[in-house]
Amino acid sequence: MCHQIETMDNKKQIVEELGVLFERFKRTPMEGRVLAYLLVSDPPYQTFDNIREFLGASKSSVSTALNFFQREGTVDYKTFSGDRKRYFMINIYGWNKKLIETTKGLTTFNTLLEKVIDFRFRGKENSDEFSTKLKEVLKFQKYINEELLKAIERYNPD
Amino acid sequence: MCHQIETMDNKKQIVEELGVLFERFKRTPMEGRVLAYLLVSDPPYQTFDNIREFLGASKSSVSTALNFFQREGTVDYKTFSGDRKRYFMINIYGWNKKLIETTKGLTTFNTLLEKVIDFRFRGKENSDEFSTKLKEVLKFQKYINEELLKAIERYNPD
DNA sequence: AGTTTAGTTCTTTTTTTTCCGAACTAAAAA
DNA sequence: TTTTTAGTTCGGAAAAAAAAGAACTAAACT
Repeated sequence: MCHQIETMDNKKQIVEELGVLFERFKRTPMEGRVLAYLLVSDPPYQTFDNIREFLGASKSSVSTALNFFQREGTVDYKTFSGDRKRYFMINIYGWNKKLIETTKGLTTFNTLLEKVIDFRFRGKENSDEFSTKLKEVLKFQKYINEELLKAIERYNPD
Repeated sequence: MCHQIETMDNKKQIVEELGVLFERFKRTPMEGRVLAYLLVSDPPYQTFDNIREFLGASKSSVSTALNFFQREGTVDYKTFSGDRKRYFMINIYGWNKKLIETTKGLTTFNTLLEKVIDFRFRGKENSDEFSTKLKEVLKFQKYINEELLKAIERYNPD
């Protein structure tokens, strides 16, 4: 029982810690904690109420967070016959897909830079020093993007 | 004069647009706008007051944003003798450095995942299905990270 | 030395985000 | 059919983040 409590505290601690780390990825603290809990919980599928209780959060917050992840495709649930509860769990497949997308998503930045360069060339026709340098940055970013795509392809040829 | 105004409006529009895009990279709207302005302004170096006026913002906001970028190494200023104003401009070298760092910084995520996996293995010794899958995700991420480092090296061998 | 200018820093106000509670819905159980 | 359970939705309070304002500093100019 003492062991049980200690384990619980460990878990709370790591959930809190991971939660904070997840916030870096544009998520709310609550969402971070939910995901963290599903990552460390044993078994990896947990009921709505387990999650709520473990985190000491309100139903609405948990619901909102879970819906966010479900729409995003990173969390799923399964059911067991004769039990009306849903068992929420991380969808590894969806998660990995999301990661790959994010990795590829340097593209956002390239688009942005292209816009800037385009703009700088409208009006005057002779390229200034600064614009030239921006072009070099863009070239590098495009190269990295290319290599990344190739690397992903190489690992996971389908 | 009409042309002048139109150009100005175009610039305001693209600055606003770029500003929003920059927010995705964990910056405040104000910071986004300052950077955007320095990217499209001609010449690419501008005084504090130009920036303030163009953006219609307060001195403190502009100052805070500029200081943020300067500490980060992405914005610099130069001076001209006989003129006490500073001319702020994007430091392309620092900017590119920052980009490379960010690109390399998938590491944060790997660290996080490693922590999770470690935690799941403390306590029970037989690996469950979920933990095994997490390990695969980690392996993939590490591979990507490796390839990225190699690609950067290849492009920029120094 | 005294003034002006360029930018900073600290406090306050405004805006946005996050979270909770309470009322609600839909499906299952009784 | 009524009740219970599992989760959702909506409105508002609390907390956090962003921007503004105003008093301040340091260097440059007189």
